[in-house]
Amino acid sequence: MDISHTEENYLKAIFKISERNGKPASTNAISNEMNTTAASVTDMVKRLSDKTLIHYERYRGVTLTGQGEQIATHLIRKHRLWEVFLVDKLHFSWDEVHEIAEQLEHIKSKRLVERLDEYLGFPKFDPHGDPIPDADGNFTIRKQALLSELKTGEQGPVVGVHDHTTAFLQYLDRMELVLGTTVKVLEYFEYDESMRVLINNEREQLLSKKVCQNLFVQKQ
Amino acid sequence: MDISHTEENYLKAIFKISERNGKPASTNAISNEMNTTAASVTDMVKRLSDKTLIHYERYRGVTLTGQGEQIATHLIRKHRLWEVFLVDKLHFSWDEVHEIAEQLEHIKSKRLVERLDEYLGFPKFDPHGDPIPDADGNFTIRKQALLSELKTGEQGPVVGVHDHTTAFLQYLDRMELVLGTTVKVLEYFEYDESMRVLINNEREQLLSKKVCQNLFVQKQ
DNA sequence: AAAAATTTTTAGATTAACTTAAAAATATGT
DNA sequence: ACATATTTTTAAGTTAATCTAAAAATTTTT
Ligand SMILES: [Mn+2]
Ligand SMILES: [Mn+2]
Ligand SMILES: [Mn+2]
Ligand SMILES: [Mn+2]
Repeated sequence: MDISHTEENYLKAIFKISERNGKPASTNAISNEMNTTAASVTDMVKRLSDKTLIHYERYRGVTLTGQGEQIATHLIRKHRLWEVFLVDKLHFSWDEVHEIAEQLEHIKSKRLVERLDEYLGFPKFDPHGDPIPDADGNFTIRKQALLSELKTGEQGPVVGVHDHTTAFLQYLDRMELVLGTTVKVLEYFEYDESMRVLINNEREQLLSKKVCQNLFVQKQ
Repeated sequence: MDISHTEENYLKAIFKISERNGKPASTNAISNEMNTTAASVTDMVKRLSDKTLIHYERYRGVTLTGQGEQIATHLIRKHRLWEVFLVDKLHFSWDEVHEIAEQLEHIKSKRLVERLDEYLGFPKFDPHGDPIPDADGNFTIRKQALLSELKTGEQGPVVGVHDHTTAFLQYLDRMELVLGTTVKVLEYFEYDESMRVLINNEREQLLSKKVCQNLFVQKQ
């Protein structure tokens, strides 16, 4: 049984939605994620169900079967490994790689992924700090919190972003707030929920509520 | 105007056929190259003609327009660069890369190809000795001849293969007749058109007609 | 518990890419 | 030149993936 480019994208969308919400993916949530109509989703969802890649009950949303989840996590694995390749080897910046990886993740070759993984030194996280699942689909779990959740005096290295938009990534580059930078909360302003932080024990910086709510910092 | 994966493959097929025969590609030649029916080709050829990617006249075959040729050579450029990547960086052998490159050649990103080219050190030939066109579609031309065309006493380095099948490539690996190996014709047997050759000025080897007709050697 | 709002499904169409079978055009052999 | 063979095109139909509009089911509000 072979699976199309489009079917793969649906499975990945369903995985992401379920992961975010912890419940079955609704038709509307999928149509929104895929930029299609609800009718198209119903159509596709029936086909994926026939292929036993998802569990589907009318009006009840969908969840992935073991097989479906395996395909979804493998896609995410490929996507993130290719992003590492693009940044580490071809020197793209972290805001340029997602679109290209969206294409590369569909390349089918058992051996290519494993060779690429080895070539990259078996990375555990992608350029945005997102975990790269292993060949069995297991994600490395890391203790992390949004910067906005830290209390005054707490600190930790930046390990990821919640917002993956080009605008945010470029903003972080401008502020020199790349992954690995240490951030310590010096002061919290209740008025606008902004923070004054110490970066790399060197310089102080004022960060807006929006920025603080989109930066992951390692805990402990 | 965007162009599908399938349309790209048709353009590449037409380019290859025209290159081989020096005349317009016939419907049957295309259907053969693409593993489809003649009817499918006629269908597609009309669409490509509407997009001004080919010149087409009923019963007269097709040729590429400038635009069509540009797409075809760019595809070949990408295919061959990815093959170099797979062999040089991921250590695949030359008989394993074609299928993967068939997929990778369709990845669309202006910058990716140029970064890859640079990363690989601007190679002029792929792992099978085929020339890699530059960004403008120009191929490096090399003086070469089939081993079968050499006369007794003549010699040169192996620079390419005519037959690209896995079977032939693996046979050459077994014989240690990789690209760069020097071959000198010691004796020609009219009986079965085989040759006795000297490899790397070290060892003698008997090569069949079929092998000699599929190995390119640099001339002069 | 009805009414209203929202979500989801069904129905009917479209487009790309393909197929088979038959018709038309071109090429070949005597 | 004409019959035969081959190639190419047309006609008609299929499948995947999409759409819009309308109907049905579910959820929320009053
Ligand atoms: Mn990404
Ligand atoms: Mn990422
Ligand atoms: Mn190839
Ligand atoms: Mn090649």
